[in-house]
Amino acid sequence: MGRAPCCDKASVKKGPWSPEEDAKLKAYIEENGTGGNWIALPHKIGLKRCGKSCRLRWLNYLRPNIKHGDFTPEEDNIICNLYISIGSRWSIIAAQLPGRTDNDVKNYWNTKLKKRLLGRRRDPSRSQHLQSNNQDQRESSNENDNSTQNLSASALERIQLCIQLQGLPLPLFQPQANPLLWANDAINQNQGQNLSDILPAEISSNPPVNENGVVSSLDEGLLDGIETFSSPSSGVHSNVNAVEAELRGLLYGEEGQVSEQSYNREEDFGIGSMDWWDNYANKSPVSSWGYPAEPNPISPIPHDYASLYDI
DNA sequence: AATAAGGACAACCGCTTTGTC
DNA sequence: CGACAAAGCGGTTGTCCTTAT
Repeated sequence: MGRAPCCDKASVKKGPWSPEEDAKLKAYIEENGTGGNWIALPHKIGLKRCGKSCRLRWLNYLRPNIKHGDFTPEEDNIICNLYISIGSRWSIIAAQLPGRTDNDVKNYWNTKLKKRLLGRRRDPSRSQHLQSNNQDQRESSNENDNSTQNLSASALERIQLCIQLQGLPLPLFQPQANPLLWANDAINQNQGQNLSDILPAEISSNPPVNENGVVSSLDEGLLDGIETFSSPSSGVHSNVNAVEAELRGLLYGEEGQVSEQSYNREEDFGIGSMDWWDNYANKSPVSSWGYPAEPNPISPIPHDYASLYDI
């Protein structure tokens, strides 16, 4: 027994939309709205299309204020930062880019950005040097090797990206650098397991576990931990700006222009920088989780982060 | 000029989530 | 509270266009 089809596949047209079909759909929705029922809509206007297909065509192409064409460097940066942080949540990423659709962002990532980032290779000697300067973090990363076996493909891709970005061990994905996101991933993929088995000691010392020691959801203890690890004095914070610089280098061919010193420096790269990270670090994630009512339109901060992570 | 290969984008598919009764 | 329908979402596929040979 499979799932019932949403429409009669035999009687609906598939493939590219004609200008006439576009015009029909656009005219109807502009005048009447969707009526809250996409399935019924094609019948109302005499389109031999599946309701889902109509919805997609409207959302991705016909809807007003849709931006087509080249992505700006700022948009590139937002997409990369968010992808590394939250993975392939395209709708969330697209929500931070006015006029862009999730499909657009997804296609752009898969066809261009990912290749630009992963297709470039770093100087191995430099990576080695950087890693030797971060012995402790590398060891910490090795301790997490087993846990990566359970990660999703997109998570693994993120790890690969982080490795690609610099020799530092997973700066953005590492729990110290982004414990909330790490913990959320780990919890999602290990429901019912003991926290100490899936999270590093730093995080599990502030465990989001219930009285039985079972992972439930992020709680205040973990958030306190996040606040601690996110603070500029933790030393991890300064590396984030270095990652940002590296990202820019990979994206726009400035590879090698980032000095090694910058890995331990606080820098401001202006628009598209990790300002959003400062928001996490300088505001308490617990007490200041709410974001401004009118956020910066290019801010990469998901406005509904709190609901996203069920905290 | 012909054609194969690769890239870019649109559209589809099916699973998950959400809303309604 | 459970069942069902609709919408949302992300992965995948199909098609068209461009570039290389």
